[in-house]
Amino acid sequence: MSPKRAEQSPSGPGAVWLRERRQGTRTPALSIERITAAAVRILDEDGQSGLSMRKLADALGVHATSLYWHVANRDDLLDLALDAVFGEVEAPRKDPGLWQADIAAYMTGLREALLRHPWAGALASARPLMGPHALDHAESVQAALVRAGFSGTALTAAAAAISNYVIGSVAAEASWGRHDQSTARRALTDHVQSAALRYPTLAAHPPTPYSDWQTHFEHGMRFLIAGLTASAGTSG
Amino acid sequence: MSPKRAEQSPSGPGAVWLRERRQGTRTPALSIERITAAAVRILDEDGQSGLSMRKLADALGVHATSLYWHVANRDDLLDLALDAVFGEVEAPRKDPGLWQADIAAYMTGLREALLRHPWAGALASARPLMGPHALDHAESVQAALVRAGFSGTALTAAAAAISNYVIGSVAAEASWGRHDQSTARRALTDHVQSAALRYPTLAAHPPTPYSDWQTHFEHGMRFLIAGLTASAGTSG
DNA sequence: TCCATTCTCCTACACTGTTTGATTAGTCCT
DNA sequence: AGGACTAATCAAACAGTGTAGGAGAATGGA
Repeated sequence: MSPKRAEQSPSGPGAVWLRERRQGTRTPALSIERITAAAVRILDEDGQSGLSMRKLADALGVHATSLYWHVANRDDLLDLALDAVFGEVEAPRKDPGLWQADIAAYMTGLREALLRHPWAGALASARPLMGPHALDHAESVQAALVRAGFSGTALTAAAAAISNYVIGSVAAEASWGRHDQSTARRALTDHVQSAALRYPTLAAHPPTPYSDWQTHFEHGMRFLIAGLTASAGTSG
Repeated sequence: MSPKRAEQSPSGPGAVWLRERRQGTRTPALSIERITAAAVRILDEDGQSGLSMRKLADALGVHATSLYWHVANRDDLLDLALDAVFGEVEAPRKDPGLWQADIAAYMTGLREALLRHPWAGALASARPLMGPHALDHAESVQAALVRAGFSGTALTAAAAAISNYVIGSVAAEASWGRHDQSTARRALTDHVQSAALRYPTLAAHPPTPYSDWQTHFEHGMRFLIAGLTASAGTSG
């Protein structure tokens, strides 16, 4: 890795999508779309650390350095791939219903899309979300919240809470799922049981099977939406 | 003579803390504590990608491969450093008060500790939390929730929601904070404004300054706790 | 003393992201 | 038609990465 590279900093004046797209007359072998699609495929198969410029270039029948014409660096690649996942979420209908239902539908839809790509949760936690699809999400969520009566700081806070909860949950679920369940987790629960003095509550109330992530997610989602409902309209 | 200690190499099944600690008679130059402390220091200074085995070894006055006696790989290092950050959170008092207040205090305390180390949020999202300090947290949170009347699935879900919300928020805040505010973010808001047709709500309700993360966090926290309060005791 | 064990060091490998400059291939202007 | 221009790809090289395998030194017990 090159020395002194600022951590995760886009090299241009902004994110990938805000930079002018390089295109000319010649029909190119590469395009941002093809690159993004291939990156997603590799990420799905080999995970975040399995995506290298050379491997990606190979998959595209091209040499590694050619990618740098379309993309500033590896981080750009990750941004593009992540926003592509956001693009998988079905757009909320323009004909909106009860705002609580819309929010809930959005949250479960986003969760499912992110879970389809196990690398996406950690990435969404680690990088700011400013791709076009992510902005579409923000737009529709805020629209629903405005309908609910939110405004000002409470509006921003509510939108952030929704997004953060979903992404945090998915990241946690994916990170646990990446680990071997039969060994690591068993070792952990055994440890908790044998240290019941230190963890009395954990030992007395063993967590319901972690495999039931969806139930937990929906539970927490209901907690959050209930809280939002209680303070809708009373904001400033 | 080939050493037959291959079976007790630190790359056993499970997380670092569950593996037997290698220690002998000789007073070692290295220890997990020293390694962890140095790792945290480097992470604080140079971020996650700035922590390399060689740099860490240098900081400890030792050669890179020596680290592998105490630690299986780089991921172990990150796990240790992350749990050290969790250890910075002041333990909730044993003499508990209103459970809502205890939960709120825990959440803000955890947030502050994680924010002190900008790399921690992304890491906590990406890796399962099973270090001793993380377990201490889980224990005290669940204890408060049990007092509140939660049990079974709702208990697990509530604990997960709390943790996921805090970690998700901190990760988002840290990821935005890592980026240059005066260029990238301005480019983004300009983009939203110029595309007001596509983002009518975002353009009409521009987010309150992102710099006010704490207010947003506390807002969302109140949403969540309100929701928890509403369904406390009504669980199965 | 000898041995066994714990720990540190040395060498080496395959691989990484990225920079610099050369080389192609197509379009536009004359 | 022939240059000029430029977009796009390629080639070579650099500095650095995580980590495996084994050699060597330091210590304690027998």
